[in-house]
Amino acid sequence: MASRTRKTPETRRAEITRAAAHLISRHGYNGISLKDVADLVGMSQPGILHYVGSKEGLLSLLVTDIYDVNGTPEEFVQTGLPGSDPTHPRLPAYFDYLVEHNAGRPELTRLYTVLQTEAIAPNHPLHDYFIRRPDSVWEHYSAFPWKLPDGLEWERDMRDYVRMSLEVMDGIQIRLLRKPEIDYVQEWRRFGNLLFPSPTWDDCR
Amino acid sequence: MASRTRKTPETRRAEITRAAAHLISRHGYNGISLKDVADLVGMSQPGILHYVGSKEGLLSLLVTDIYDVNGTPEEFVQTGLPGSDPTHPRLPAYFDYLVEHNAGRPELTRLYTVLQTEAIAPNHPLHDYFIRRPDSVWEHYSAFPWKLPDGLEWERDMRDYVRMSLEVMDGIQIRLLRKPEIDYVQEWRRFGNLLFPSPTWDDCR
DNA sequence: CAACATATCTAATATGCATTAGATATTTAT
DNA sequence: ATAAATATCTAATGCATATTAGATATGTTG
Repeated sequence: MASRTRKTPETRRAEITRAAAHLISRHGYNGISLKDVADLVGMSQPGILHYVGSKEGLLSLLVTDIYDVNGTPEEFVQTGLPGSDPTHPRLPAYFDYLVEHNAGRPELTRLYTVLQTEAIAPNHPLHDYFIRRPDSVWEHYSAFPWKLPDGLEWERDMRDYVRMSLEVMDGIQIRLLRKPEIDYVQEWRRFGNLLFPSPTWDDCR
Repeated sequence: MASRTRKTPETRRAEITRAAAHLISRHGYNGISLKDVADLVGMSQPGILHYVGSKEGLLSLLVTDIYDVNGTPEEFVQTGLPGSDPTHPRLPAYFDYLVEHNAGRPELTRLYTVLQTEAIAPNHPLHDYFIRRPDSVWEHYSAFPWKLPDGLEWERDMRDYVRMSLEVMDGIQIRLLRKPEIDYVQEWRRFGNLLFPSPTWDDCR
């Protein structure tokens, strides 16, 4: 019989989210069972439920993780990186930051990509969350005083840029699912150069 | 008791693939049961199995469907469309054709996008199929005498263009999952113009 | 060291599901 | 109209799973 090891709720929760992220980012929410998570953590199925309440509760844990961790503009304007001046932050610089951020968290990025697709099912626990996402992201971004090239205005002109940039990231991330060894940052830069070309954007990148 | 209606195998198979495509393109393979398909078709679970043999057999049916239908370069060079001259086909014109083709089959396109993501799970029935896909697509394309701008060569220069184009399509298709009403063709054109810009590509689009 | 709180387990329950076996109805050909 | 072929069904099987109930062990605090 396995020796019963008891750990603090914090470490256990961390172990569980870690294991769940690993499994779900590969198999999707529908592709795993609580038993799979339990086995990977090294405890029993009800042991997991003690922490997450239900299978859906497991997802909630992950989402808050994703949400907290995802490189936000708030985070960016505090980095002091080029283009991160809080009074005139620059969108291309932020996107570079975002991509580097996600490239450094491949597991969470995988998870996000997998869940985003799985969640188009109307009965998926995260359906509403992901449906709202593009709009809420736009609103979120809109709160920042981005510096734009002369003649371009946020509300009028930047919806396309933002939407296309996020589409590109999604596309690259799909490719990343199959070939994790490809260089996300480098691939993104190719598109960044197309989307924000010289000389228009030279001062705003 | 339901009146037993008997139809020809052809129509039944068509009904089944149609129902399965509808359901799987929304819920994924792991998200549906044979019962769901059976209910939608209006027959019993074993009735479905009579035709598909097993749940995996259902997928095989769909894949051949996807495969046959997907707008290939072969198809394109027979259309007589601008840029489709079989001795000098043009890549941007083909991509436009491909996107229009897929835009006209939204259900199969959804299906493809959903399955592609779900199939990163190593134990997914379509795992190998989708892992091989990028390479086999490249080889497939390589068999055609594409007309390229001066100075560009297929093997040396076009891998990036092809890969990036397909990444963009994947990205747009993810967005399409959530907002089916957006215009795939129009969104693709924005990227096409960036990827194949004037004046370099003027004669080869 | 005693007692409490709780993390973890084993066992049980109920449900959903893919698949199989065998019966029945419907079509088609003679 | 009868018979063969087969499409379709009902019923049964067995497995995986989420969840619950109740027992037990472990850490912590006084």
